Amino acid sequence: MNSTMEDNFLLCKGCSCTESSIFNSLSSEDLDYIDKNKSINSFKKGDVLYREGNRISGCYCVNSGILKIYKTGFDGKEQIIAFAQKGDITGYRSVLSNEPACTTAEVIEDASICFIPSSIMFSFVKKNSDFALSLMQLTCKELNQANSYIKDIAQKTVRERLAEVLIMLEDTFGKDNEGFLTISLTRAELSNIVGTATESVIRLLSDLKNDKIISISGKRIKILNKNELNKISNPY
Amino acid sequence: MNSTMEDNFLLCKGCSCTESSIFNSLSSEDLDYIDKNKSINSFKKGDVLYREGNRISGCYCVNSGILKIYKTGFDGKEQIIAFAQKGDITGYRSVLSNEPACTTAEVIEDASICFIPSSIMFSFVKKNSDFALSLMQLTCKELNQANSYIKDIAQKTVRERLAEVLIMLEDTFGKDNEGFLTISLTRAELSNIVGTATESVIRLLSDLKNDKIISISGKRIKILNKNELNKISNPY
DNA sequence: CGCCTATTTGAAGTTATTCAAGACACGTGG
DNA sequence: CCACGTGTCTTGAATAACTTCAAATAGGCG
Repeated sequence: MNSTMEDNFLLCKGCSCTESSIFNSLSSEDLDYIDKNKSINSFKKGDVLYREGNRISGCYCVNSGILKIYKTGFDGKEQIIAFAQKGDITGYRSVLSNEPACTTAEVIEDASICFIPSSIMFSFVKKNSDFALSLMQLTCKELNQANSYIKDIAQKTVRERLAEVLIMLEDTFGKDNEGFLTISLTRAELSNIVGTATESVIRLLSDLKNDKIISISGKRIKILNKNELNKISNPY
Repeated sequence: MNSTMEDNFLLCKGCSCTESSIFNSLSSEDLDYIDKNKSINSFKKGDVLYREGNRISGCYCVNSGILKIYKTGFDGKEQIIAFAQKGDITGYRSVLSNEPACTTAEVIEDASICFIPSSIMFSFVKKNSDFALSLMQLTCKELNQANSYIKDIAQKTVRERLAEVLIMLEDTFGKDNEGFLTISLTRAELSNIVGTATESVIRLLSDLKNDKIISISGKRIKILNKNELNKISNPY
């Protein structure tokens, strides 16, 4: 799959690069309409699309790059709730509910992102019930994931959750040709997903390395024994 | 507000007992249509409406009584995700996504509950965009709550979460004329909300009692100093 | 090279869990 | 009415898991 300029244009036109994209339920004319009303912007690592508590006037569709979506606790510690990559949409919750953003969206890998104004989202929800249903199903899916994660964070040990997160990162973002996780996260970010202290993540990664379950090269991580990692994550 | 038979009928007709009910966006005819197609059933404490992993053919609207909604972890430990009381609707996620239930719904206070078949939900989503939007907003709200709870469970101590849960229980279910929490939960259930061991909840409740922040009479709990409880829950 | 930040390690301390045992409450049957 | 059983609640003690603080090391970048 060779990405050309044209591909990128088509991709962004409806952000319909994945089968699960909610924009798949829109007609070609609808997509054209979005295309005329959206804007495309480039963002650099560290840029913030929207911050928790701020009002936003539309939602964002990721064309390329990666975002981290997080909530901020007291003393500023962030809890990463989700990531958004190519084809994912974010900010729609605040748009639909007309409420301030409940999370912060920050770029962790340089990104190209479409902005779709609220009015368009609302008009499509109103006139296209399939689109509305897709959007609902997307929300439901995220809700299920959130609930599962509540259970895991409440019941699993840090070690178990770390194993789970590593698997999720490989499944979601893939690995490069050397087998290392594609996504590049700091230890602090990793700890902000798992919900623990940075030092704990470091120690546990080190343990996993000693057990030959992963290998570490600088900040890059390679999963050597996914099966074992799965067992750690799900110790039935 | 004196509840009469007629009130109860009207209540259940559209389950529109709360301002936030999604059924408020339906017309009188639509409500009539639901009324003809729904069924009303009584349930006893301990009854299970649906179990995690099972397919369900409609959603449930609580007329009276209380449900606990939970996920089950390995070794069978349950994590309570939410409660449903008068006016709340549950099971709609599985209906909309046409997937097996991702939680179990169990009665913890004798309940009267309407069952609304999937087909009706879908037909209203299709033909009434306001209804669809209401449903989406409800899902979004639950998603926000779930994300907040992930943050809390990851970052707060058990003591802080217990304080938070006690406040939530009073705010959600109210207190009786003596000031005790209306909802009756076992210590085990309390621990399954907070996400900790039963013994930990017992010890921390005992601490709160010694600090005169709550009082305990058997399994009944009274919040004496809500302000202080809030401070514990939010130690900025 | 030098600075800054991220990572790693150690040691001490805290928090929470686990296991075991006993107390209490409630309902049932004698 | 009491004895009994069952389940919930409580307490104690030992242990395990995790955090915190401090300090050292390694990497990246101007």
